[in-house]
Amino acid sequence: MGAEPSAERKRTRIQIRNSEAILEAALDVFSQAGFRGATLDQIAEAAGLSKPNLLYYFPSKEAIHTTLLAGLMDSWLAPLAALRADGDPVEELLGYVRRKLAMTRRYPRESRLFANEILQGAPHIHAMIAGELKALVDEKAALIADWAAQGRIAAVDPRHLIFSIWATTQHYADFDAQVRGVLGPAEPDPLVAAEQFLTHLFRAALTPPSR
Amino acid sequence: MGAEPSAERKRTRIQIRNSEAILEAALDVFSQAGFRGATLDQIAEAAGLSKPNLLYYFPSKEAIHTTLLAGLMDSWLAPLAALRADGDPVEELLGYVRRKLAMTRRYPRESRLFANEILQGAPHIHAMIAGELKALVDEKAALIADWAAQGRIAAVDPRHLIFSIWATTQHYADFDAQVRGVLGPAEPDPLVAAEQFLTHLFRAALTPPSR
DNA sequence: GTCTATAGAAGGATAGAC
DNA sequence: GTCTATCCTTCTATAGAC
Repeated sequence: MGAEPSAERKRTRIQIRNSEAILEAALDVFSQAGFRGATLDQIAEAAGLSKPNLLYYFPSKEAIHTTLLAGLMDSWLAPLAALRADGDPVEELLGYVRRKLAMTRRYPRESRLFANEILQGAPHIHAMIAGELKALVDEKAALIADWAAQGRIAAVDPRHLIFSIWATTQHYADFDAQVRGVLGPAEPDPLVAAEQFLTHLFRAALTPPSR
Repeated sequence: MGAEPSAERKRTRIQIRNSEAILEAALDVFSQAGFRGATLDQIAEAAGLSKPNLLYYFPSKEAIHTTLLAGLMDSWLAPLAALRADGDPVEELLGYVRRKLAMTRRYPRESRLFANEILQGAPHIHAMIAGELKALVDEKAALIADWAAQGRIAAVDPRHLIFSIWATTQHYADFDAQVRGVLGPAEPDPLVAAEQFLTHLFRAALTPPSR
């Protein structure tokens, strides 16, 4: 806790460029092999640097991993954070489903990085889950509960609704190998059919019975 | 490929006992740390054997892993295999959801073992996914498509329905760390509320519009 | 069948020249 | 800032006594 405002110090262009190349390469490798399965050799090769040079930019393998996770956190929470109280509740929640699915499509490596981490018991992000993430879920769950109490959506458990949205959307990134294997090589883009199905699934479950 | 009918040879009681202790310990360790993250030391300690003794029963770390996966395959597919053509289609599918959720409750380690494997690209079970699993899904998807064509369930994509059932039920085992962190320490058993929510979710999505 | 000891390889991290 | 060389630990697997 020195005088520096953060871990980000003044850096030259080349330092910024190399740091970003390392994080990009590390995302590739960590998301595919997990933390223990990834090696500095693989990351160094993917980044086009030597192994010692990697450790000139980051003090350790763990530091690279931690930097990655922390840097991705905000954008990972953005789709849920964007859930608004105004507008039609059912459409608002379906919009969340679509935003989350768009994340899966665009950032499958990030999804697998988090999946690996949580699957191993979330050793590096325990605090964030029980803190930042829980707070966000609590806030949005209260909003959803309000909607349900007003009869504007069906009576559902808000937290398990959120879990099911996470599970169904991230499935297409995290279990991609299984999805592709089961659908076969002919299938072009599973996410198109997935969006249609999930829209039906959650619209049917959320539409209140009275209308 | 010798004259032996399979890898299972004649074995004494103590051999059977030790083999099972190793597989039980390996399930613990592999499911928590993944293949690369697990070490023979951990497995040996959990099994109450020495490391060389482990390798007396199995030729390699990989052999333990492969034996585990292969041995669990049938029981893992059982809930879907039990989907029957007779009875009410909606209730039949809800029964599948409940059976799958019961697997999650009873066999969370098995769920995480498979999740780890698929997350890393399913290197050891590629063939099984594109073969046995795909065949089973194709068969049951055809049954579900028939139900939909007859208007006995809503018109849904059968394969993505199956994916969503896998995703939502296994989520409570694979992402247990996140579920517990978000719900907080007070929550006793997330799976009770989960079963209620998922029953509503899939009943609403599957019930045909006309009745 | 089970152990101690150890070989051999891989991986994270550091030293020090340039 | 980047490299070569290397240290040291960890890990899989084997050798060989009992």
